[in-house]
Amino acid sequence: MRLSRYFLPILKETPSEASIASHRLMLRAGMIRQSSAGIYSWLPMGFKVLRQLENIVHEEQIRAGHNPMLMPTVQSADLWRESGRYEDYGEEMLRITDRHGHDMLYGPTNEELITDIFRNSVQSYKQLPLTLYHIQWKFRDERRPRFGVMRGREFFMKDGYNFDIDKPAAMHAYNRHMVSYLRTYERMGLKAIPMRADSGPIGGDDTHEFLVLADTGESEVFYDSAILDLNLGDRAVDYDDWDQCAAINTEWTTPYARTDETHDAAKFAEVPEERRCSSRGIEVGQIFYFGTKYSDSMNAKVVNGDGDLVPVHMGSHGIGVSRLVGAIIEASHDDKGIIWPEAVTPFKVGIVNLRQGDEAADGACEALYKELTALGLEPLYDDREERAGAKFATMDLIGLPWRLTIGPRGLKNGVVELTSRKTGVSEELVPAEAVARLVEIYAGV
RNA sequence: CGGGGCGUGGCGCAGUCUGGUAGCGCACCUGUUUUGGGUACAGGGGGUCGUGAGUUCGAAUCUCGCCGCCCCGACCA
Repeated sequence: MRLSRYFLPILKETPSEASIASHRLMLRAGMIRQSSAGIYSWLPMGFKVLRQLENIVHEEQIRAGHNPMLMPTVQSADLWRESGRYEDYGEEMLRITDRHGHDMLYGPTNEELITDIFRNSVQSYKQLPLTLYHIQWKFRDERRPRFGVMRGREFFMKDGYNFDIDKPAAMHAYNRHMVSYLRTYERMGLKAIPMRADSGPIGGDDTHEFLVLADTGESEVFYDSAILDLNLGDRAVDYDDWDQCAAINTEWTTPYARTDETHDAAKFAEVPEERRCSSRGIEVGQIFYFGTKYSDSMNAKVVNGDGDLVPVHMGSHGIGVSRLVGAIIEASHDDKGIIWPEAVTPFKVGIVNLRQGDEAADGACEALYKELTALGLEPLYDDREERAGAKFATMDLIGLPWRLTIGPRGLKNGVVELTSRKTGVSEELVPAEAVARLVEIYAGV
């Protein structure tokens, strides 16, 4: 993409409404614009990141054997009356009346809808296990939206639901989600720690939240630093292997890690003192097992092997995709701007032409732009008639992990400069070497 | 929802107390200049001052209502 043709309305000054880093930087980098309180438009670069996160979530869900689908944003109140949550959910639910006077709502979650779909189409244990999910916009009418996309009213979220014949099978679904979520966050370049949590309004027994450590997190968290060393890496996972999934679940849930809601000071004291950590965390996902709560109230039953009609065991699982954009920035930025992890960056490399209009510089930039594009390395070429300083400041702000700097001075010696946004370290390379380095860097992403 | 604050060109703000018909910086346009970390100079375009009513010869400014947004708290993915 050529910056001269890209809609990237960057702001030199900080808009007064933004108080935390991710919100400030998303506005300044031209990723989002506020539409009303807690509701945002996603401009091209923000949208690109959002889509990439969505893709990673899809890939990992499908890898775990789950079924993608899409449910509507607007739901009928009738289903919610059936589960009893129409009254329970309270003011956070945006209620709408259609022209016929029917009570509708903008969905904050989809347990009722999915259970209705399930019960109408599944009658036998032979159709289980089943996990359905979708990635869709949700709405919760927060009393006080804040922190940009981290706590908006409208948000983009993956939510999934598993249906199993009994508790052991449902617990395997739980473990499977634990593993697939760990993988998902790892791929995004994030360290997300599963922590024992409260079940909140969704209800249920077993639940873990996934938290990204960041100073601006909304929750206080306590953990054994040993958990930071755990890594899924590229180990082979068989999602149908109950024992393996259970073992990984145990591996990650054994070290102490809890939010302030479930914190147990006595248990925490058993952790060796030098490994006892507390900080702030941003919740980016949660998994639940809630048994037959919805299948009982909504009559979602199947026939088991003995011919008995039994309620299915369910769980639900969520990843806050739009919130993740903010969380990643909170976890990865400096005073100049964003620092994107390679896996989620909107463009893989920025090309800075230091002397627009100079024949040698223009030619070298064009050639590299075309070559990188052909290799799928998605460059963003700053071809504006701007001074070097302005181009550097823009690149630093939008946070592309690598920058190719090209100007007459270097070209005289046949070199261009490749700079890491994260470390600031530059190396001078001939263009072909620079391309080879980028290919190598992105090969593993 | 309790407490506090703010709405003035795209953005950041001054002007409001003490009414006289709108200003600064950035951004934008034109020209010259400059060119490896947000160049400099000159010229230029753009605002019914959130909204409605009232007071007044005259309202960004005073009064009342309404709307919107932000911050702290309680709450929440």
